[in-house]
Amino acid sequence: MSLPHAILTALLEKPSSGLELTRRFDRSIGYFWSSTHQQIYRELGKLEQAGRIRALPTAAPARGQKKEYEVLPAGREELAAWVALPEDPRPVRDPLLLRMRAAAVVGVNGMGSELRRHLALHERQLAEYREIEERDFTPAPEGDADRLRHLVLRGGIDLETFWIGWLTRAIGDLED
Amino acid sequence: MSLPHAILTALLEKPSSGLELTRRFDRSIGYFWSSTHQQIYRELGKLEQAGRIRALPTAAPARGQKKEYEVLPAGREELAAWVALPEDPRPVRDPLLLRMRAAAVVGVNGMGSELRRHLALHERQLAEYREIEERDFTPAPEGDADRLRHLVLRGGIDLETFWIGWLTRAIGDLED
DNA sequence: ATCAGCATGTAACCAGTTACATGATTTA
DNA sequence: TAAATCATGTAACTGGTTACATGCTGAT
Repeated sequence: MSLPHAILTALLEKPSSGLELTRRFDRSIGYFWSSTHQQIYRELGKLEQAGRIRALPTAAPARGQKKEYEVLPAGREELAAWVALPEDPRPVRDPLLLRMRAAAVVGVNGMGSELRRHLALHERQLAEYREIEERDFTPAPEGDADRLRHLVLRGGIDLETFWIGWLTRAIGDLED
Repeated sequence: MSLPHAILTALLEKPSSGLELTRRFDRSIGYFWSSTHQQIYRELGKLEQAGRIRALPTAAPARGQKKEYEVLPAGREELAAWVALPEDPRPVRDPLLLRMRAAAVVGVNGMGSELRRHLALHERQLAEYREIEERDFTPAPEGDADRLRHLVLRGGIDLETFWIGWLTRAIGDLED
């Protein structure tokens, strides 16, 4: 049940249309909760139905016409309640680690090049995060909100760093 | 499409019944691809239908009666083909990072205690991994298969270590 | 004979993915 | 006026979750 809350967060940061949201999910919020435009439109419909958001009155409600949404008080309350709710970390589900485990049984076919490919992808992602850090969080921010957003970004950076470290070690190990 | 391959891997390591598989998913394989018994039974049915596995002839096919499966050659080939297939890392989808981002907008309600709770959970998981490492991979294994399984476990250890590091920093930051 | 626990399943639902449809606006 | 692209959607499907149903086996 996280997508609606991701959308509420994004809309609180800035009222947007469905497509604008989609684009922002490809950049900032989406780094931690990815989604597609189909899912976003569906969820926007539900949120509007439930009285958590509303279409800005200026926008015409026709197909093909831009429709901007903003968060209503009920939506903000809902989001605040969700933030306070305890929720366990989800069990890991990682296809690459699983594949490696399978490779222990059926042989390490194309694993070497696959690991190098993943390494390159994670290095690219890390570089992107570092650019954002440089641009938005240097020097270190003062306000609470930006400090938190910086922490989230650090999470992304640390996660990519973990992958790069593990993949580098794995590639070395495989080559023996 | 990873669950069937997780099951094939587990069955190649050791032929099992549905419930035995479920238990092993709560321990080893499930650390990297979690699943429930309902899903496992459903998938076992499909795999049998598709001729990738078969019930051991000894077992009676009645409800409530234990039914053991083994992997057929077609299943092993399928698994080997899957291992060789390139597959991009999935986009991150992490509720805690998302919640932190939401907290930047609506305030850090119960986040402090929640972060400490997660920290404890990750520390417990790390301890469990270290026990397994001690028991199964000390001294460092010689065989290829066990070296790969050790690598996978290292993945788990490094991932938990990342979380512990990030959570510790986040808790410190919040307290200022 | 009953009950606890082992073991296998069914059904309904929900979230996410993939493929496709349609209208509006801009530009060549 | 045709094509590109912006923008909003529908439909069908798949994988995963939650809740429940049923049969067998061994202990008291």
